[in-house]
Amino acid sequence: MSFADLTRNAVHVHPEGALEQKLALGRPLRVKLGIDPTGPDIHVGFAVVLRRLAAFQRLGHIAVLIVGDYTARIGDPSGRSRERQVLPDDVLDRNAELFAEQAYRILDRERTEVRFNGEWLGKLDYAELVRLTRTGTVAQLLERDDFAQRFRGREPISVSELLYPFAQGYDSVAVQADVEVGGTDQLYNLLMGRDVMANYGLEPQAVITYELLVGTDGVEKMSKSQGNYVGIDEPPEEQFGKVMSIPDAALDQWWRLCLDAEPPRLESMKSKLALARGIVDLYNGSEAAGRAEAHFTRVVREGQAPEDVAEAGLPPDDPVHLPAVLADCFGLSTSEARRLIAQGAVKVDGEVVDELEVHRARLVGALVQAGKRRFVRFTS
RNA sequence: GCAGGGGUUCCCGAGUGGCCAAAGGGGGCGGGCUGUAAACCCGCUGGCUCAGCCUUCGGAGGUUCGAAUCCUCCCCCCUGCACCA
Repeated sequence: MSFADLTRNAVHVHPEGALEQKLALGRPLRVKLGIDPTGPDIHVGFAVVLRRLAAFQRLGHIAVLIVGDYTARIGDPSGRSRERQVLPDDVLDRNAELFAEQAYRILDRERTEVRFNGEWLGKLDYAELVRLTRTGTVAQLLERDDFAQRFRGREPISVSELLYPFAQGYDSVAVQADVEVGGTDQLYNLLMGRDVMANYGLEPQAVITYELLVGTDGVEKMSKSQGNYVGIDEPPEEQFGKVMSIPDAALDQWWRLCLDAEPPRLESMKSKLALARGIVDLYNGSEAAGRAEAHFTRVVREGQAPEDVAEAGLPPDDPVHLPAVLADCFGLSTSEARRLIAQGAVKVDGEVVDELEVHRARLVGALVQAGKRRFVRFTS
């Protein structure tokens, strides 16, 4: 563990030499990371930063995880082309809980402090808000690219969004952060934190941003709202498959950011398999990684049914109306099920079915497949 | 307050009386190909036991043989201007 481990995959370390200075203080540093509990899942992209935070912990420092239960009610405008939808309170609270739990898969519980920013933002009165917002000017706020674009494009920017960076900066004051880390998209907010701290007479935090991981689509940054993520808490088979679905062009970055490793000099297919194995291993262990790969080989590459197929019963009718049954088993609408049949995606014991009514005798005990990844065995 | 522009199917976005379950793109799904759920090509993409029927174009009414498209009222959003300070 070393300095290099703290700044691996970092894009900005600001200001120059600040991190070294903080480390030289010789006491455990308070390293802050904020999250908006907009969804319960931590994905491997967010884990890039979390794992750096864990590196700080290994050197004896304290991770201060700020759950933005209050700021989530504002909505972080970072990288946004429009206003965020605000979630109801109970959903946010629940997400926050699940989120913290998942974070401990990466962080050391003993060296982690979890704080909800409602603790102090909820008490912020108007006078205090005025003082806080005197930290910056409207021109400064509109300087940031996402706002500038929306402003130019005559898109709405709500005042509450404008307030967001101040609220985040106030978090740093409240927890006395020495360092704040985040994705590169957080640079503006993190730097504002420095100004806010100065405004409150505190030594400004050092700021580190880490490279953002692209999502499984290989284009957009990985995010919950895009649905292009691999969750650290997902089933191994799911994780493995999702990693295999990333475009080859994203391979190098995934190796570097997800596994802190140099991409191996292998053909892309082998490299991707190794990556998938590595990621599943990291979060679920080597045994699960082996299972997930076997599952992938069997189901995807060889087109066979998985080892353990879910079982289901049939309705008493004979013949059986297949669309309704498939819809029921796989959570589809009957129209979708019909389309799958029409497209030749439905097989009974390996044979394509093209009729909607099928005799019970043919289905009982049979393995039914709808598309490549949906299987069911009918027991009766 | 005034003026203008909007609210369309998962998303973006066309459509201004019938040919509209609604162009196009995205996403998703399916098929082909492939030692990848990569890439590429093709197809499908509201619901319903489905050659038919039902529901959908902010909401409620109305005109019409027929409305996403016309009228009335209402709700919501955006931009600009004004008012107040």
